[in-house]
Amino acid sequence: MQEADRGLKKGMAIMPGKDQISMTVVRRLPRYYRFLYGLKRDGVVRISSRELAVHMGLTASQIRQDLNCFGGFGQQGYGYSVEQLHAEIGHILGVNDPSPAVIIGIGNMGRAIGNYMDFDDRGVHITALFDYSEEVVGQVIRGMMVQPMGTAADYCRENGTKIAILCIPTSSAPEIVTLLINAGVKAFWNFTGYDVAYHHPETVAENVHLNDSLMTLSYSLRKRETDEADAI
Amino acid sequence: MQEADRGLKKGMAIMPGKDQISMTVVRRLPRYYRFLYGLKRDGVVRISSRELAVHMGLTASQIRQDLNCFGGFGQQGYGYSVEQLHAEIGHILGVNDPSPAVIIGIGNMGRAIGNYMDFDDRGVHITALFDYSEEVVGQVIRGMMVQPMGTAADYCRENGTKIAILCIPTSSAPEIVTLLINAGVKAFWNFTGYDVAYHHPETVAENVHLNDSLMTLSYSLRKRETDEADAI
DNA sequence: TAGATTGTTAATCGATTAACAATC
DNA sequence: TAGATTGTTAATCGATTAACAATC
Repeated sequence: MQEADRGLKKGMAIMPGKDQISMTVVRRLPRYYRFLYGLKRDGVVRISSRELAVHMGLTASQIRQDLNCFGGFGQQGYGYSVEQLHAEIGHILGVNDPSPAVIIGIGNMGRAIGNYMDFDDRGVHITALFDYSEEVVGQVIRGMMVQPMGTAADYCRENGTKIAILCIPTSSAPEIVTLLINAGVKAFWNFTGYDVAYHHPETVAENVHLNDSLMTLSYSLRKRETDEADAI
Repeated sequence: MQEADRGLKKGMAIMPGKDQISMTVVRRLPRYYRFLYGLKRDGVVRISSRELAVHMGLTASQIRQDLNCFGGFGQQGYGYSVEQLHAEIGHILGVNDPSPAVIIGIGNMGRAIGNYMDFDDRGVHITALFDYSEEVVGQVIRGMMVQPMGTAADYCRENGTKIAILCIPTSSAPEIVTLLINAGVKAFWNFTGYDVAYHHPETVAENVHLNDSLMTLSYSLRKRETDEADAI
């Protein structure tokens, strides 16, 4: 008697050759990529899993396991070519082939994201911005004019946009997400509290829950201080 | 022969009663908190782990395990009191007793964070803002005047500030972090690429790696599309 | 009391670490 | 060749799920 049936999950889409890479591993790739970029910039040519582990605070085993999910990038007795490994991981992450994306909501967060991020180096290319407010519509950010929210779904449909970045209040999210999905959007970078993945499991969603992250920090600090007080 | 000695980790600070709560569990608490708030607002009085599981896309077992790390908040045959559970988790997260914090760097991100977040409901209270730029110093955000970065460490020392929110470029992070730690700062909410936890393991750090998050989304979308193409 | 649901122990699953044969 | 280091298999560890006795 299973307690909750979460529907398809386990063997969905069992591919022929390469089997499913766990998200645990995928989430470490950007960090490898970042680190290898630094080594490359500093002129380091080769590195062993052991050295990399020391620098990154991981174990050499883990690094070898992670990289081997995607193929044998190393050479026995030598290690890994920094340049090649950097390029391979970049390729896996798709940084050379950016997908077009739109920002939904140009409040403080949308504006910060729009101005601050180096999107093109991350596999994403911003093509349009949308907002509800008449005051914001028409403003120019990064050379792009903010367009009325009502036109967002049509824009995505006409341009085949696959990624939407949600920087709207949580309460506005359910409606616009449905419209966007109907217009062909497949992936959401979600800054709202709305659980896109739960309500639309057919899409890809990556959440940035800043409130949750801050509360975790708050917990950890209190915990640390309590433990220190107890230890005396 | 261990491959990399990551120093203390396992049995550090073995407390008498309550044993170490895993971060996996802690990171779920804000989501429970958020969800229970919604239920409370909607007038729901009691809820079973099974109902909660269905609504949140978890298993009832997991919810009961998680909550039992902190004590028996439920009642057999009845379930959990929404109001009580919400209050208990809020208490665990320390939302009633906010810690003072400063924002280091008032660029796009610092400004967005400063304007957008409901800090006081998350256990954190912003008391000061700092920036390097002369243009930014003196600006008023949320009723607070931005102060020169050179005064940040002294401010924290004098006011006993324990939390710093890092919204500066990665390259500026190492220096200011050291200054802040020397001034008594214990916790960092880190928006930079600098690995605070690695370089200063004695502190508490919570990272928000927006670039990494975006790259993960980019990977997942490509993966999804490739799988769908292969499946045809 | 009977039904429901927790708290908790046991079983399973997945991720990390260790070990080592293959090989550069 | 000898030394180094990978790729990969086996062992361990931790987190999730299942099961069920306790109890409201």
